[in-house]
Amino acid sequence: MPHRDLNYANRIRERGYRLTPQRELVLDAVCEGGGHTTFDEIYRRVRERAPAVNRATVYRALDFLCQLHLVVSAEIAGRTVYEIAGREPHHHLICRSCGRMEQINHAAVRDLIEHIERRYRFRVEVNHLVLPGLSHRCRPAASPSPSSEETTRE
Amino acid sequence: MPHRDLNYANRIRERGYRLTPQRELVLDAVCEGGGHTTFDEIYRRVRERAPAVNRATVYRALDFLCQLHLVVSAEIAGRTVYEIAGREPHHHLICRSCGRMEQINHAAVRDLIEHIERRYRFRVEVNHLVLPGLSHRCRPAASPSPSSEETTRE
DNA sequence: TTCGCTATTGCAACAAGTCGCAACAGGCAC
DNA sequence: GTGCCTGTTGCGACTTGTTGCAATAGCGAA
Repeated sequence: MPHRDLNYANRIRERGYRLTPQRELVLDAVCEGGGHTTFDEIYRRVRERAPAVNRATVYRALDFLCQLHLVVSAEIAGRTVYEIAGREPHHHLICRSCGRMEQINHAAVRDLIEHIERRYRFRVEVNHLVLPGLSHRCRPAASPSPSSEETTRE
Repeated sequence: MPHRDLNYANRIRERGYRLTPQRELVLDAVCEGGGHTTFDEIYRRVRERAPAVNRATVYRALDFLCQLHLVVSAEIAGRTVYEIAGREPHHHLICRSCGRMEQINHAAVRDLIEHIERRYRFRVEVNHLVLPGLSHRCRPAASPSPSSEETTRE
């Protein structure tokens, strides 16, 4: 349970918020997911241990944990996924044809971010960028020309 | 009506799809929006002219037009917005504090995309990237340190 | 340990978006 | 112009996510 290291209880309490069993359960569930955990998965895990916990509560707990940066979220293929924060920011490439996901490290994106920060005086806050496209495996099959719509939906 | 130039009728028919009044209305509505048009706005415009058109139909038409790259969509502040395709790809910075949106041109992002394409052999397909963060105006006010959660939600 | 303030929860209603299916209609063949 | 095939629509039900509010329960103070 890597989040035990995060000293999350103090991080919650020292801001005047409350540590509740529901929030702990949600944090545990996100953690057990090991990364890119969907709401359904989190909700299922929470309900296994506490069937009375409400859907809205889980949504609110996730929101809350994201605000405290204990959890980070990302949009992948139109669905929000969650994972425990604290790692180096990382990003993903998602192939719209085969759906395969490849992780890219932050260094690749850092240049862009630094460029934008200098040029536009805007601090970019992305720790989980998701870029859609076509992997090299799918490129010959899934229409290399720009008129390549009918394949899988992105 | 810039989309009249797009020869959209042929682009639809030559793929074996059908040109319907509903699809034309949706295309018109997106076009009149002039960029970053929300579903509500599009639906409203369509209904003004054809009150019988169903919500689901508008969703499906937008989906369809996006697949054909006649329309592009983007996620802005959790809402999907639409605009007529065909312009130079452009991107946005959105301030999580004041909500202000700044357009950045494609050149700023091109380096990143080219780097990723070379290194990961992955063709990135983004024509509308949205990067959240903090504008320079809001930086002093909205907590420069990393422990800056309680401000506006992103 | 008990009390009280108020953050948090559960509930139910709502809003937004999706899906299956029967009916309809675009457009090709004749 | 007519008929047919099948892509598309409208409808209603469903799923997913959000919100307001009364009841509950953390947790600091005494």
